Amino acid sequence: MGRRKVEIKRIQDKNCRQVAFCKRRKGLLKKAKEISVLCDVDVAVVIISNRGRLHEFSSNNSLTEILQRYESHVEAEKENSAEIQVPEHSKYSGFTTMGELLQTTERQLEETNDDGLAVTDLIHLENELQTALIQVRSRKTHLLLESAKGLHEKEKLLQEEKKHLEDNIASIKKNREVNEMSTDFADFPAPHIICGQQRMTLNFL
Amino acid sequence: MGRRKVEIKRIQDKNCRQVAFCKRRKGLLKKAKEISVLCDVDVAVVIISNRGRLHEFSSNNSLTEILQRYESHVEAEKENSAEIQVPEHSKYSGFTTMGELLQTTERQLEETNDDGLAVTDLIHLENELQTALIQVRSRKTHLLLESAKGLHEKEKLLQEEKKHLEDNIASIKKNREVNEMSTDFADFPAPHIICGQQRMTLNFL
DNA sequence: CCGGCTATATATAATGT
DNA sequence: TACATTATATATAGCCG
Repeated sequence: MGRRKVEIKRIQDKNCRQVAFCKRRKGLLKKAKEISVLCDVDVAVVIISNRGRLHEFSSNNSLTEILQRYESHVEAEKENSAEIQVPEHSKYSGFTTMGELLQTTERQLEETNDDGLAVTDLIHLENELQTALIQVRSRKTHLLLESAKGLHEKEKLLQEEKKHLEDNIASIKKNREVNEMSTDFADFPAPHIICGQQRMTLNFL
Repeated sequence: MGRRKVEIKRIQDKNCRQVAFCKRRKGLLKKAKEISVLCDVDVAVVIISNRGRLHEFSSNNSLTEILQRYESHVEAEKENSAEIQVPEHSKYSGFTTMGELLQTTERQLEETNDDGLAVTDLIHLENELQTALIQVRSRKTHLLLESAKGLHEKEKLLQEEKKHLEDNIASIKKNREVNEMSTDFADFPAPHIICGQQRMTLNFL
């Protein structure tokens, strides 16, 4: 898909790998969005780079919900094939990363051994962390509030709809009562009125 | 990407949508596999078709593990494992967690610190601030998720209630229709037709 | 409904800035 | 370093059997 064909195996050059990751990540997330819209399906994509950074897409905005549905699927299949699941996830699962971290740390210490550059860099690092924390928190809050807002609106709509349906039932029942009491149908409720009421109800769709 | 450009919106024709789903699903899973191999990252893709069928890809064999890592990213339940995204441009963006980053920071400070404790104290303060932030965020996230969950349940309940009311209306209408037909009012402006239309309309509720 | 075909739209590897 | 461009590889929409 580029100037030349590339084999599908780990890209050796670190820089190329990172660039490819950025491009393909963008592409993958775009495709996920497209299929979710075009085909009206729920899609969740989670990407965790080897440096531990998270990227995600989910078609509705609650990835958790999709994952719960996934879990229920898995549970259902588990019942068929009674496999014993060994909990892979332990507090030691990040051991390799820790090793890398120590290596990186040592390297940085060697490089900045003589002057006070390390401290300056680390203070800068602190600032970046703070900013990142604020940004991430803000964004998540925003998303959750949006979601909650949407649900509140939905609830309100449904409440109104319910009320109209109840009114509808009440009036129908009342009309029927009147009908049954009269021997001639002279005062049969004009059907167009009922129609009107129901159209009103339909406005809430 | 085909004979003609297609807008990214729900495909109306059911058959076309299903065909597109099959093709694009295959493509999406292939791309997920490619990026995971080429760029050496963990990728999880979950697709749930609107017919409830599940399709998935995960780079390592345990999607559950990736999802757990995702959970730990999002929920940040444990203070020490709170994983926060670091800005892409940072030269320190090689660390898995904010906690690890801060640990590293502290270690580097200790090992390079010849002149006073001010910076160390400040870093410690940063740490405390961050711990507080993480705790508050975690609790807020929890509360919001709880709230959203409750609203979802409320919505479901209302939907069911609505359905009952609709059924109620339908049966009332039907009964009245039967009554009217048995009373032999041939010249009355055929109410049953109107009723029929109304039932039809109500199906869309 | 499925799988293959082909023209075309997209994605992206390499390159340029 | 990152972003824009370009040439090419891929993905896929509409068809056909």
